[in-house]
Amino acid sequence: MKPGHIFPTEDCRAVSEVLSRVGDKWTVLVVQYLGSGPMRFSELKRSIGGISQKMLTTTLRGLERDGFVTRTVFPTIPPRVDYELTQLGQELLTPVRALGDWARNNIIRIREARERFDVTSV
Amino acid sequence: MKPGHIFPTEDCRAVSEVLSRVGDKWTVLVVQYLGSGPMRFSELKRSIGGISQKMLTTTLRGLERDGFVTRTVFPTIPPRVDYELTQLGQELLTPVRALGDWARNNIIRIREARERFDVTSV
DNA sequence: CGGGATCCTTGAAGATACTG
DNA sequence: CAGTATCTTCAAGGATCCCG
Repeated sequence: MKPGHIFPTEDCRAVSEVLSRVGDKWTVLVVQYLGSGPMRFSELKRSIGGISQKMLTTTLRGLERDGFVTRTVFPTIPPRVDYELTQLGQELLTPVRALGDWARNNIIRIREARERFDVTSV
Repeated sequence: MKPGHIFPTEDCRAVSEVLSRVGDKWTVLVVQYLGSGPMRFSELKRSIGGISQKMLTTTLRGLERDGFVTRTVFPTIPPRVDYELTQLGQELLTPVRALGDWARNNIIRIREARERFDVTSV
């Protein structure tokens, strides 16, 4: 891969597509929670905390569409729906966790840089 | 790290902070381009293509604030400004590239899943 | 050339209410 | 319980003009 010509437009779109899913507000959180096993809707909602049911639904639909999670409906009363990572979803977890680890390890440096910047530019 | 209790709220915020920067529309692209060496404003703009100067400015300011790039002004006429990755920026490149590689390697599986989903749910 | 300032459009996200 | 439907808000992003 020669410098100055990273990835033209084909791979570029691919990265953008994945990134626009991964980069949204809740996806990573949901994937991380599902990383430890299947969970039902309300369980996810309670675990995540600040999320509205609409956003959780939307996020899960997106993940399902992209093949990252499966949705299993139990036709009981009251209804019950389980969400579980697919193989693809599990594999996604690897680079996502790498980024998450990096974030945790470097957040202090970022915050310091931010403080410096904000002070200087006043 | 015990399952069901991934990362409470402290690390969670850290990840969110980094992710909200990494996850925005242009940041990753800019970082990737700067990965092959310093570039000036107009050079970045031309390379990236679809970006407006406002968004490039905004993105670069954000990256500068977080300590990922440095901004060097040459007081010439016409003015010239170079942007370059800092050490922190270079380190960020590692997990970002991992995610980018994963995206390129799996985009087909995602697109297939998407087609299946869209067909089925009609 | 490298922006700053402004206006405008859109879509993401939240709140609320209702349903099988 | 697990959604769907609707309305509203708000900020990201784009277009345009101007300036040192």
